Amino acid sequence: MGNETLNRRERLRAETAREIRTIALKLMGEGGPDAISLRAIAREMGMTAGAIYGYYATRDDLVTTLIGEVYTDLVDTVEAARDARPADDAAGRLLAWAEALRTWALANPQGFRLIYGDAVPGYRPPEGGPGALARGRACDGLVGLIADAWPHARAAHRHDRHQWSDFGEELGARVRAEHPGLPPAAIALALRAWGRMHGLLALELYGHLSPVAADPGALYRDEMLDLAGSLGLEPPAA
Amino acid sequence: MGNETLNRRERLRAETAREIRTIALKLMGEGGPDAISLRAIAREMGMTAGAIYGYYATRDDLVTTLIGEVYTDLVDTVEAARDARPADDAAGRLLAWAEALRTWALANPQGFRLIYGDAVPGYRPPEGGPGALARGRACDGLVGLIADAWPHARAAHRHDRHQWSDFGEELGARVRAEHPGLPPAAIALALRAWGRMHGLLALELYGHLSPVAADPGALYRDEMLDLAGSLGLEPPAA
DNA sequence: TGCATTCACTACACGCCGTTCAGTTTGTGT
DNA sequence: ACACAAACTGAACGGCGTGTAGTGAATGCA
Repeated sequence: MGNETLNRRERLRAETAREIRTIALKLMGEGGPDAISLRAIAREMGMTAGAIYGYYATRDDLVTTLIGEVYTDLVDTVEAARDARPADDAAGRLLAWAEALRTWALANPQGFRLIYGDAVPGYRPPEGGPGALARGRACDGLVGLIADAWPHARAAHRHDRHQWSDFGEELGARVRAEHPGLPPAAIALALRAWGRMHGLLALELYGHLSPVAADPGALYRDEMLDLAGSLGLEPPAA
Repeated sequence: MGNETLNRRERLRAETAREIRTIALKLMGEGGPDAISLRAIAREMGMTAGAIYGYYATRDDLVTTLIGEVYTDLVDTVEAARDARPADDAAGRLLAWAEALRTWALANPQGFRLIYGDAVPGYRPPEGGPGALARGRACDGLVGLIADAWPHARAAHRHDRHQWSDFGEELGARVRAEHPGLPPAAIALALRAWGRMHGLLALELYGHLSPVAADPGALYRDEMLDLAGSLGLEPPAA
């Protein structure tokens, strides 16, 4: 029973921590990453700002945790969209991933800013933690998409010049395990594909595209079709 | 003489305004956009924070002005790099622009964040102002690069499906004046090229690439060569 | 059951921030 | 010399992150 009551305290504690995160995400959704203030969260919870320090050592710690959660949600979403396409439809899987990424970003612009902008001034994605994990999954997913296209793409891209040491150790290890025979050049291609998705999206979400382009979505779609084409993937009829 | 003394006051005023901007840029270079605080600027100038309100109505106003200045500096730089190449070397001019963009961004990471991140929470590039002007020049430059490549690129890109109304009115007008005969599809291509430059750069500067790529510069260079190739431009011997 | 400990939380303080405003200084124009 | 306008100060307001001392209740042990 002592165990049970101890669990009870721990349960309450975990619940409070979750409430903090939930309210923080709500505030972020309403006012952007800067609206995540300990005082505002505490106000919303009927608490004092200092009380939060019992759950997170610092505001940045809280934000780091949130980044991990939001990033994980994003990756879950794009992976699900990819997996809704048959495994042999490499083009469809790539385009689904890309389209889901944009859809998610437009639905959660503040989340996108939280992940890819600097929520914390001078913030750098820490080595470990859930953020790094989600980024790893994102990279894995992109490499997977490229791996599926590699039979078609390998001819068009020279795969000398790249070595495993050019890339993150963990990522390289995972890729070698998951895709035996895939050369390191495929990782380079995957990261470049990431850049192509990220570029137009970041420009759009930060308001740099709206003054010059009426339909950023069409631009993005064109770009992704071009990307698929450059990978040797001919999109199916749809 | 009345005129001269009046000029003198105005000169002092302009000088103070410039000092404010200079110190603000210095602080930004040291501590990022968030380090631009009126109090810190005033402290550095031996003034009171309130005094700055005689020069800029609000902190955001000051930051907006700075964005314009920094953006203009960036565009000056990339234009100069482009124009250092002969007019008939379309590939070289494109690559020089892209390389200068990255070099500038790495030398002024905080400036890049100021322009393309959100310095002001929820900040949106205003319609008028020097920021819009610099962005216009950037777009013009990109369209110019595409225009030079258009004879080689037009075959590979379908140029139906895009209309002038898909793009900003001012941009469209300028393009039609500057490049008669160029179809609106070229603007789409230019904006997509912008995205390809911006994507890898933003990922790198916000620290998302460093955990997975040892040499983001090589990645960027590959990407730009691929871009040039997709435009039908074969880079010269170099 | 009684008591000591632990935990969550409050209250307050410190120093930072943007912004406003009444008052003071300073330099100009007549 | 005087009046005036501009430049600037100093203090204040509210908000922020962050510590710290204290309080009260729940917990674990005798």
